[in-house]
Amino acid sequence: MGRPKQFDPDVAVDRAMGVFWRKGYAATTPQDLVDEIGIGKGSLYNTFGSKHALFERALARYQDSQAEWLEALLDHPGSTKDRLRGALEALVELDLGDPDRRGCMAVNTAAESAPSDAKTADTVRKMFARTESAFRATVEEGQRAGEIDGGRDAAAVAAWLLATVIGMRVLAKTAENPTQLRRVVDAVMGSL
Amino acid sequence: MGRPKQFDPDVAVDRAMGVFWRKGYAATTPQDLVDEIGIGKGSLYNTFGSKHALFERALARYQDSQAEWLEALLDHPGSTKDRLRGALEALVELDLGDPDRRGCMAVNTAAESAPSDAKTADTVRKMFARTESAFRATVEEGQRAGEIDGGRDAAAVAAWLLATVIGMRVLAKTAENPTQLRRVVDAVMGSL
DNA sequence: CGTGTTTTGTACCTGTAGTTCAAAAATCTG
DNA sequence: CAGATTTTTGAACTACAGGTACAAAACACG
Repeated sequence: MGRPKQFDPDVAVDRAMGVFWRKGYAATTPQDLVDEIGIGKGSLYNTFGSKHALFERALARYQDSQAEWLEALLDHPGSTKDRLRGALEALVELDLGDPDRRGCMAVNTAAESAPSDAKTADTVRKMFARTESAFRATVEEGQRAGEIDGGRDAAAVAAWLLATVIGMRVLAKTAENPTQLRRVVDAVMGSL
Repeated sequence: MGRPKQFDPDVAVDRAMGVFWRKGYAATTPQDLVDEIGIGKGSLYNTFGSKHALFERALARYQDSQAEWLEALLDHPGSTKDRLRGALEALVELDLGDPDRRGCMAVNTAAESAPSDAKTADTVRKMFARTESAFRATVEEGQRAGEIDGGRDAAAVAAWLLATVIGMRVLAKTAENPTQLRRVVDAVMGSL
């Protein structure tokens, strides 16, 4: 079957994800990628075809890991409000704890590439929709449990939570201390 | 005093702002800029020094125009809630009406450049702070008028409104129809 | 007008982005 | 082990990014 690959493409995608996440798409060079992955340029193009194709795989990988992470948080035991608060607080800690301040790769990609890259925009839209669904399920659960006002439109609340989370993750990229973000969490929970 | 400039630098900054806004910093080339501005490279570098310096001027110009726009909206006559709703709705219309889906330049810049460019991050941070102040003033006014629960922390509500607006402007870059964003506005107003 | 100053357009330069390719190297098949 | 097949290495290539150098052009001033 010919010479076997000397590296694991999945690991390569993972490392590429890290670079794209930190630097953004346009600012990432093939040299950055091969340096980080530890393979030659030939291998990179032989395996992935192009910078853009590798980016798409990296973005898909991000989608899987992050969505599952958030959904797991929302699936914790406890009241729905506690779970929502826990998820928001975990996000804050995650973003502020990152020395590179990468924020959310989906958000970064939406800002940078969505207007000029329809396929990528579609991927990001799906990621947002998935997060929104997770919020909506939690909100509806809270309504059934009587924790959240049943008169509110769960779809609207979910969309609003999504927007809030996206905004927080942008703010995390410039925030100098945690107070601003903690305030947002408090205000959100106070509004539910 | 030598030969006078054949173009207005302020107009040039304005056009440069449009390019950076649409394409982002890294994806914008000097050629893009001279094409859009309609001057030669010599003039561009003679006047502005570097791509990055021009970007900073463009970003500063954006700050002025957008902040004033929003502050004017919030200064309209009417109840505070009406003004807040009006401002949010105007933002939605603005973003969805833009065929290029540029979103907010400050948000885009935060996502793309903040982690790698401290000076730019600082500019964006100031822009966010200014918007947050405008929201805070409006919220406090609403509390004095009895329209908004006086027991709530105005600073927290303002931070939360800021995060929500930022999130909406990101969502606008991928949204296919207005319903998602209109829902966010409804949910926000329903939570005040 | 002649001189000095600033702008302008063009040409040019260096480095790198993004990709391709030839040849060597590693494995499988028989 | 010979040959087929595939991967790796890393040099090579084209185009352009980002910026500089410079001479000609346009103006102000005496």
